[in-house]
Amino acid sequence: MPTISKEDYIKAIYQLESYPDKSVSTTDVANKLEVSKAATSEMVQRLSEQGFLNYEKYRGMSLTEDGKRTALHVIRRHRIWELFLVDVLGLTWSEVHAEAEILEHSTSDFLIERLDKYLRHPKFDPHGEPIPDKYGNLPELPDWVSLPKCEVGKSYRLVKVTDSSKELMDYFTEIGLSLNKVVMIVSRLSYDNSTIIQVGNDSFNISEKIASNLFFIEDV
Amino acid sequence: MPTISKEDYIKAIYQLESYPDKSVSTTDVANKLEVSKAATSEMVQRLSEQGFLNYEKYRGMSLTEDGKRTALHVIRRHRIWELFLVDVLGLTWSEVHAEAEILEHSTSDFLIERLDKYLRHPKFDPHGEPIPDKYGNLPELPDWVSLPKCEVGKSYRLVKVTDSSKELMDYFTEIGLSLNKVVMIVSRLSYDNSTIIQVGNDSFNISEKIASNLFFIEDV
DNA sequence: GTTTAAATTTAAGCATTCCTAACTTAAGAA
DNA sequence: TTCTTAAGTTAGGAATGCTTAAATTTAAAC
Ligand SMILES: [Mn+2]
Ligand SMILES: [Mn+2]
Ligand SMILES: [Mn+2]
Ligand SMILES: [Mn+2]
Repeated sequence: MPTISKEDYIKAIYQLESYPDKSVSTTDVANKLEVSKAATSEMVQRLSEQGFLNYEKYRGMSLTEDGKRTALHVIRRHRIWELFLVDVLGLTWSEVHAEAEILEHSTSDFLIERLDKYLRHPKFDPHGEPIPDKYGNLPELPDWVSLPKCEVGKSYRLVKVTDSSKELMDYFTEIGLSLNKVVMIVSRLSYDNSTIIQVGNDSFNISEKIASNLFFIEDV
Repeated sequence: MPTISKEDYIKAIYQLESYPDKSVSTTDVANKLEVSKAATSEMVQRLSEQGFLNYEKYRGMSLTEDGKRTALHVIRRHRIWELFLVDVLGLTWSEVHAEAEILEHSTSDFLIERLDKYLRHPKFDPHGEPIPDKYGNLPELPDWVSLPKCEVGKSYRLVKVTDSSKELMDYFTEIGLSLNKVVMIVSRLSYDNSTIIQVGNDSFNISEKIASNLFFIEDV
């Protein structure tokens, strides 16, 4: 059984691997977890010895099957807890990530299956992220597009939000964004590639950096 | 903030202190937590330096006010989780202790107050143990008697069960014992101080050791 | 093709938590 | 009161997980 730290490293590497055409570097992991590169380098070597990673010194890393399985196991617990906290306890979507970040390491398989059953085997968490099933299979995913790539003039439905910043989540709530909300792409400023969207009767200019945390599908 | 280990030591010492006329020894703590006496001795010295315990070498220990507050804080989280798991998720009273033993260290004050509110500020956990409120105050306790001290011929109502052994909890369930169940004390064998109780239509001989885990109040 | 800078690893050190083995103290028995 | 032993502490060592500083390697610039 991996420790809490190891689970967090493995999960971080899994998430970094999801970016296409880029192998995962020590620096990437160190930045994501906010630890030193030295600590990361050591941990990566340990995880590699223990069979969670393929790793060649100075060359970057990739998860083994075992590593992927472990990552999906942690992610499953994280997302089930988030959904549970929102749907049952009534926490907001901006409050749950920090709690889940801890609970994901403190939940037995037995308990997580009970939570899963209670929630009727949900497929997505409160931010629209897919929940792996107990075998590690992800549900089929809609073909989402990040906001900076949405076309001006079209309407889109919000299906996923990156949840790592509470501040950002609160901002999204404030401007009326929630999952499945339909918005209109009013325009895009070539000056800074920001996007102006209309939510209900109000319009907002969303910077490219912020916009990259919002994922939509075209509204039919 | 104490670490998980420290919280477990402090909680163990609190619970050992509840036995009257006995000061808490290194051995007591080591046995309870199933670690070596050496590890306990070291930890006790650290906790003493940090103000959680009064401690004189070779002389035993007692919690400071700070230590008691910390212990009650952990116990609150433990018992609220146990009740939540039973009342909301439908786990049995024998399944929850092990889960709570971990969750008690992974729950923010924010979350525990939400759970508490959801449960309508409960006063007792599924084993009849009192839940400290957020200020550390325990509810008023009934004057319970352990089974070996119950008088033959009288009827008693079960109000508290020691929950540390799953095996024992399952046995209690099997013979029909649950909280608030009324039982009749049929007899006591002087040979081994075991007690014969009647639960519904069945009678059972309960050894003194097992009986000391059951607490009753006289049924009026 | 060198040179240089960035990325990465190694080294040295610290804190925590545990272990076994050796030693010390306290307390009861003789 | 001395002896014996149980209880408790210290010593030495290991694993984890983190830090900063010093090497080392790679890759990009010239
Ligand atoms: Mn999350
Ligand atoms: Mn985490
Ligand atoms: Mn318990
Ligand atoms: Mn615990």
